Amino acid sequence: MEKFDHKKIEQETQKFWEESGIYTTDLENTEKDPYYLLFEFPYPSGDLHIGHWYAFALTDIFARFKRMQGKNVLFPMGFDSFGLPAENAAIKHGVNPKEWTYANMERMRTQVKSMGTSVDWSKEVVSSDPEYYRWTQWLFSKLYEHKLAERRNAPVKWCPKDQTVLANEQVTDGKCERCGTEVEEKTLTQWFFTITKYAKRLLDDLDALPWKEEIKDAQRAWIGESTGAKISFKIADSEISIPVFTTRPDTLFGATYLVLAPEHPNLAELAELSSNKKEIDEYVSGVKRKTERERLENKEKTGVELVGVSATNPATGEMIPVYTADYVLGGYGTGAVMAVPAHDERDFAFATKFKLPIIRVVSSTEELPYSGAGTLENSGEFTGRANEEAAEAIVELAQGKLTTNYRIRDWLVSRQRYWGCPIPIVYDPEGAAHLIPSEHLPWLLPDDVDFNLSGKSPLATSEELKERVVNIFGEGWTPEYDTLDTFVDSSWYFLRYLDPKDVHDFSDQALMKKWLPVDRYSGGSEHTTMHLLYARFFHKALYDLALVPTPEPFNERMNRGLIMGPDGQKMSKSKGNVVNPDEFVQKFGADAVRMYLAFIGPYNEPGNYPWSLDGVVSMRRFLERIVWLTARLSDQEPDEALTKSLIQANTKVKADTERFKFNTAISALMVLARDMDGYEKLPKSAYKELLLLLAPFAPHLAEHLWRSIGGVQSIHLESLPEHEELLAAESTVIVQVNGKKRAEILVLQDAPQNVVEKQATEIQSIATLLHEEQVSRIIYVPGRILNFVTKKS
RNA sequence: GCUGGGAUGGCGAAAUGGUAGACGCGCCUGCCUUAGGAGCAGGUUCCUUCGGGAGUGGAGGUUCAAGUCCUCUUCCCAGCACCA
Repeated sequence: MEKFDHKKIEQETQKFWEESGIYTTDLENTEKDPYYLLFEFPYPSGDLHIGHWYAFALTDIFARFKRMQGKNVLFPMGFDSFGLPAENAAIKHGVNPKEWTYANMERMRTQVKSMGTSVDWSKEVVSSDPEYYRWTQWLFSKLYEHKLAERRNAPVKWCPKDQTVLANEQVTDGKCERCGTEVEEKTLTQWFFTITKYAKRLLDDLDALPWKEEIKDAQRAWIGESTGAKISFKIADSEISIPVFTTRPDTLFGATYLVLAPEHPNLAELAELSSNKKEIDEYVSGVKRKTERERLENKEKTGVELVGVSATNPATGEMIPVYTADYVLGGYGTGAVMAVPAHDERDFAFATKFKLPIIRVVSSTEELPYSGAGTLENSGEFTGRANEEAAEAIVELAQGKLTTNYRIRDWLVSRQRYWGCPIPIVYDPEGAAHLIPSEHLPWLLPDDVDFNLSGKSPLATSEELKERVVNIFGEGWTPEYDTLDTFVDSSWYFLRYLDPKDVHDFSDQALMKKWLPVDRYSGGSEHTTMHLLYARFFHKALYDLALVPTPEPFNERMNRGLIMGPDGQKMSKSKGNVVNPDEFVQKFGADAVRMYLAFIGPYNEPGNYPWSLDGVVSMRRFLERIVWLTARLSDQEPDEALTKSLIQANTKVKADTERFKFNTAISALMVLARDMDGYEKLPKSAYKELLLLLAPFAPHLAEHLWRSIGGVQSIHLESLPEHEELLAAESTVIVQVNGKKRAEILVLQDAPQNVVEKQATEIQSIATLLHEEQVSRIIYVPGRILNFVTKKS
């Protein structure tokens, strides 16, 4: 009997695959259907942990499956290789970020190959290569030319630990998504992509995407559409008018004061008109000192009146006081609200504390604040009308405008860090921004920088960069020192896979037409409101510029679960529970590790799975059993029972794999192997079918066994076995009495009901049960269930 | 608070409205010996007077038949959250 020497088998098969180049995809192939399978390209952190296996090796199962179904599969990978860890390693250990990153990638390539993945490495892209980021810069230029990238002063989130600004999406619970530090708010001049211009389309186009509702809902919530009106409040004795956004214009008659966010652009100007400017300034700077979390945690409303400043309620014509308070957010709507304390919880709390008038305008028996519907009162000519119905007319009276507002903020893309794509912008002596002409791209990241955090961009320490700008553009011109958010790099990498070496264009139009959108995209659920949203925006922008052929980048999306540490906690270096797969791969083989990961649960229903060694052992046992079967191969034809087993396994493995339910597909393989175990002389043709079905899951062993029993070409170039659906001659029918199982009988497939009934009533236990009862009804589901109902219903 | 998604053995889980717990782990009993984190056979939801009975978070309902559909409820997870 053959010994299962997994190390030898892995070595030999991996060498065979590499030499024969069977995983290189011919993108121009016209004979087979193209199938683009994508997984999120990893950050080269240096340690390939079990989570990477879960991400890459399991997607690889599907790539192999689709290939054996006759598809021309594109299954590429690359590296999202710009990013903070490289730079932090530089600061901490004094290594060069570039060297650190590229060494990690080299190590990871070897490790990824050791999983037995069928990645086409000829399509690899590396986002920190100048050949790649040249096109990131070029695409930035296109967005800039079309006013989708712009520089402006705005309140932004700042991470004091990473010493950089962050996009809204990269802040969770007031903390930096990357390092967990509480973020601060600053008002700075930064680069933004105007994703808000696409809010509506990003929202509407979700409907047609074949994604799970939970993913779509999370994006919908993030984009956050609300309909209402924009109404302006004139400030007395000035030219200033303050627009507010409200979802309840019907309550305008109850607006008893106006509130501006502390970040409001007109606040300083209005403070000049007030008699308490100093108090206002103190309040505003006090708010700025707080972290976002501190601002939220303080439930008690705070604020300051702009004494001597008042605004006109456009409905009543009455003068109302003006406040600034941090419960109004600078970044949402217009940064100012009309406060209707009778019908809004927050305004009510504020008005109660500051003893401001509360006027009920929507009648109800409920206590204030009341936010429901009702008949208007205290609302002039509108009194007596239903609030919802009168809303539009009130907007008209106030000379306002019906509008839709979105919660999503523009995507802040500048970062005050070194290891990223340089923004292709220079400033003239007057400080105006200019694009760097494309002949100067790639605009290289300088090498002579000081990485140490000072709150300023490290690029500002580069003499070479300054000289470069002066040499090209002239005296007085200065560089942009910020780099791009790495989510910009990852917003288009899947386009580059199609044409990774093109020096004339970012990708190839004909190939994009053929291959887009990506058929199935597998990744982590943490990217639902980050990468997945950014990439959709970016793609839509490029679509509008006629640079890509489809309005959406991805068709199906699968969010996978998480492999936890053996202690059930999320793996992290600080907890010391990170599992390194190498030890298990050494001991049990790559195939066993892959299969165990595939077996623990459905891949497309994100769950958290604690890592367990015992599971890998079980897969090893299963594979051993398959090896042992080779000792019993014969040239016989499969009998009826074995044919039935083959058909059942075939159907189930195909259907389950298609839906990413690898766990049940593997269980079907186990059942088939067990059935085969019962044969002293096992038909070789049947065993070959088992190997073909096993090949996507255990690629090394299946390849080895296939060739050892006479397979000529790689098993991975073979097709999955096909079977005519065989109609079984007999089937098992469950006999129930009043819905409870009492017996089972074997009947001919097309036996008429009366024959089945007769057969059932001849069973002693059934006869006894029915003896004392009156059968009122008999339900027969052919080939499945026979139910005697005795009680009257 | 709002919006989604869940709850099935000791554990991971499986079940087009039709045999609940497939498959696997762990555990139990026995065997084997090269004493191995890798072998073999059998058992393993609970209760039981061994006839059966109960059972998919809880309470109702629809149905010949409910883990699955409906109503209410409890708890867990995720996303959003001072968003006007």
